[in-house]
Amino acid sequence: MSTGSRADVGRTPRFARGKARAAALRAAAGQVIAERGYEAATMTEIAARAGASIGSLYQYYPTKKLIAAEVHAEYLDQLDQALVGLSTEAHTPAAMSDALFDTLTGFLARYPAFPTLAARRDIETSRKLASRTRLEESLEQSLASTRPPLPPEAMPGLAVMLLQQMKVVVALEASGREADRQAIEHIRRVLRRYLEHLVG
Amino acid sequence: MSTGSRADVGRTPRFARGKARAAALRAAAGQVIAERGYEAATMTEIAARAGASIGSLYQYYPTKKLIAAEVHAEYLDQLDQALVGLSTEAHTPAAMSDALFDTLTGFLARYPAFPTLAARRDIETSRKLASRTRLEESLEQSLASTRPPLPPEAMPGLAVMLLQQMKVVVALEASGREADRQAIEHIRRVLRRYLEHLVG
Amino acid sequence: MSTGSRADVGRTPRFARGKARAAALRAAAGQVIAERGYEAATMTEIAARAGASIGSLYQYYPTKKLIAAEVHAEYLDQLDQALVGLSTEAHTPAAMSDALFDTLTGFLARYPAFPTLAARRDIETSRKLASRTRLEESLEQSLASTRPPLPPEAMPGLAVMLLQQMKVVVALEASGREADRQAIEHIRRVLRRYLEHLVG
Amino acid sequence: MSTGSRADVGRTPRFARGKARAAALRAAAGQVIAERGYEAATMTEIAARAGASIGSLYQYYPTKKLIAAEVHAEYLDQLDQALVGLSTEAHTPAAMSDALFDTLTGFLARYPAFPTLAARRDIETSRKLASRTRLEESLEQSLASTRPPLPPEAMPGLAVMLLQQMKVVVALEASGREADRQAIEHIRRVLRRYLEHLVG
DNA sequence: TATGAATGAGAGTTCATTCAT
DNA sequence: CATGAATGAACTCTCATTCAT
Repeated sequence: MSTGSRADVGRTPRFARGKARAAALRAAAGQVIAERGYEAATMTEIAARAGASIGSLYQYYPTKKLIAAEVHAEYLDQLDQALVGLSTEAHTPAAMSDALFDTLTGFLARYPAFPTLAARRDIETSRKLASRTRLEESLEQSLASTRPPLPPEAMPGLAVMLLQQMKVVVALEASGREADRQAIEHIRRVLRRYLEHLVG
Repeated sequence: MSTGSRADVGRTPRFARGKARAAALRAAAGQVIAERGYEAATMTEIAARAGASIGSLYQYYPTKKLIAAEVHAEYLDQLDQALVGLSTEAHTPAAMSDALFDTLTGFLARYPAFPTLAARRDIETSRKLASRTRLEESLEQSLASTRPPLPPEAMPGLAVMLLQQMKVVVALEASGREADRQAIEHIRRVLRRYLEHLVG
Repeated sequence: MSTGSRADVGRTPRFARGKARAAALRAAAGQVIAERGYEAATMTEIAARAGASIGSLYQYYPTKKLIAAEVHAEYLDQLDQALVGLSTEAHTPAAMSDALFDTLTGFLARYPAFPTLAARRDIETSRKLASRTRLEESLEQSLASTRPPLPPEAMPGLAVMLLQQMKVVVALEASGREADRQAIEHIRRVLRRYLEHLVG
Repeated sequence: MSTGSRADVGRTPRFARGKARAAALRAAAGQVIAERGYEAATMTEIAARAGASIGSLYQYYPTKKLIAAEVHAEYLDQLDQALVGLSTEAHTPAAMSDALFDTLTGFLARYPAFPTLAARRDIETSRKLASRTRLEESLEQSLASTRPPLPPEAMPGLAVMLLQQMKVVVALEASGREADRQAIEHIRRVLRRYLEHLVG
C-alpha cells in the first residue's frame, strides 16, 4: 500500500523471515489441534509453541478459524503433491489401491490434525475450497490412470470412499489395540479386492 | 459387580421420578451434543432442554464429562440390544453384511451424537468400558452365526472394521453430496463382497 | 421457562435481591462511565465497583452496550419523572425557564454519565427509544403549560434546544473556571429572556 | 518562549518534506478521530490514511495523546485566524452575533473532530494551552469591537458561552431531524437578541 | 432435593508502542 | 529517517461448577 519503489531491496530477508514465522505458526497450530482438538486448542498455546507472542500470531492469522483453514489448505496441497506422482506410472488397480493406501496412510500419520480439521464444516475459505477441489481432481486422476482402467462412472464416489477409509485407518492406528491392527489389514484387503472387482 | 463402581456414576436415582429425570437429561445431552459438538454443548442448554435447572443437572451428573460418558454408555447398550437379535436367525455372510449395515445405519441415524462421543478419548468410565466390551462381543457373535461360517480368527478385526465403516457412512449421509451418496453404495458393496470372499 | 407453579413462594427475596443487584450494577456503570467515558469504562471495573463478580454482571447485562442502554433509559425515565411535576403548577414563561433550568441542571449534576451516553449513536434499544419519546413529550408538555402560553409551533425545536443548553451548563460546571461560571449565568438569562420574548 | 517547551511536542521537523508529512499525519488523525471517535481511532489507521508507516507516525508523534493534542492545537489556531478578521470591521452586536455564528459554524463543519477533541480533559499540552488562550483572547477582542460596545465585564463569560453554543449547533446539524433544525434557528435568534439586549 | 444466582479462570482478540533492519 | 514485524497488557465475553436458599 505505502510501499515505495525502493522498498524491495531490503525486503527479501524480512519477507523470508515472515514466511518462516508464518510456517512455524501453522506447524504449531497443526500440532496443538492434533493433540487437543480444535476447540481445546488455544491461540495462546499455538503462539507459545511457535516461539512467538500472541500478538505476532494474530498479525499473521487474525482469527482462529483462519489459521485453521490455512493449515487445512496446506495439508490438502501436500496431499495433492503426493498424489500427482501416482498417476505418472502405470499401475494395476490392485497396485494403485496399495499405492493409495500407503500414500494416504503416510500422509495422515504425518499430519494428524487433518481429520480434525476435515470434520469441521464451519471453517471455509476460498483458498481451502480451491485446494480441496484440486485434490479431488488429483485423486480421480490417479484412479483413472490404472491399466486396465476402472469404470469412469464409479470415480467420484470411489475417491470419496477411499479418503474416508484412510481416516478410519489412521484413527485405528492411533489406538494400538490388536483388533484395530487387524481391522486395518482387513480394510487394505477389502479395498484391493474391490478395485480389482470393478474392472472385471 | 452388578452395581458397578459408584464413584463415577453420579448419584443413583432411587425413585421413578428421579430415573425419568435422569433419562430426560441424558436425552437432552444427546441432542445438544449432536447439534453443537461436545465442546460447544453447554450444561445450561442441556438442562434447559430437559426442562430442568442446572442445579438439578449437576445433582444427577456432577460433571460434563460424566454425563457424556453416561450418554455414550447408554448408546452402546442400545446398539448391543439391536445386535443380539441378528444372531438368532441364520444368515448367509452376504445377508449378514446387509443386516448389519441396516442395523448400524439405523442406529446411527437415531443417535447422531454417537460418533461425536466415540471420537473423544478423554471421556472414559468403567460403566462405559463394560458396555463397549459387551457390544463388541455381540457384534462378534453376530458375525460368528453365519452359515457358512466366517473364519473365527478374522472376527475381532472384522467387528471393529464394520463399526468404523458405519461411522463413515453416517458422516457421508449427512452431507448430501452426490459423490458421497455414491460412496455409500460403494461401501455397502465392498463389505458384502468381502464377507462373501472370506468364507470362500 | 422451567419454573414450576411452586417457584413463586421462595422467589420474592431472591427476586428482590436480583433487582437490587441489577440496580447496583447500573449505578456502578453510571459512575464508571461518568468518570472514564464509555470506551474506557471496563466491565471489570463496573462489576468490582458494584461488589459483584464479572460473571454476575454478565448474567444481568450480557453486553456492555446493553447495560449502557439500560442506564441511559433509566436516566431518561428519571428525568421524565422530574418534569411531570413542572406542568401541574401554573408558571409564567420566565418562571418555567428557571424551573426547567434548575430541574435539568440538578438532574445532570446527579447523573453525570448522561451526556456521555446521550452522545453515542451506536447504543440503541427499544426500551431506550420509548423512554426518550416519553421524555420529549413531557418536556413539550411542560413548555405548553405556561400562562401566557408559548406559541405551539415553536415547541419541538424549543425542547431540543433547552436540553442541549443543559448539557452545556453541566459541562461548564465541571470545570470550575470563573469564565465558565459566568457563562452559565449568561445562558440562564438568555433562556429566560428568549421564552419571555416568544410570547410577546 | 517562542519555541515553547520542547518536551511535549515530539521531534520538530526541520525540512519541508518532514513538515509536509507531519501535516498529512495530523490531517489523517483529524479524519479518523472525526469518523470513529478518539478511542476507536487507531494509530495504524491514521498512519495508513496518511500514506505513512506506523513507525513513521511514531517518529513525528510519539504518543496517541500527543498527536491528538497537536491536531487540537492546530484547530484552535485555525479558528483564531478566522476570528481576527472579524474585529477589524465595525459591527453592531447583532451583526457580530451573526458573523460569529457563521464563522464558528463553518469552522466546525470543516474540522468535525474539534468537538471530540475539545471534550477530552486528559489531553493537554503547553502548546495547546497557549493556542486556547490566544483563541479566547481573539474571541473577546471580536466581542469588544462592536459599535455600540458590549459591557466589558460580560466578555469572558460571553466568549465561553458562544463557543459552547456553536458546539451544540454542530451536534444538532449532524442529526438532520426537523426539531433539531428548528433548534438551531432558535439558538441563532437567542444569541442575537441577547447581545442586543446587553448593550441596552 | 430443586433452584438459579454467583463465581472466576480462561479464551479470543485488539492496539499502543518498540526496535531491529 | 523509514519501515513494519513483534510485543504483551488489557478488554469483552463464556461457561463449568458451586452453594445459599
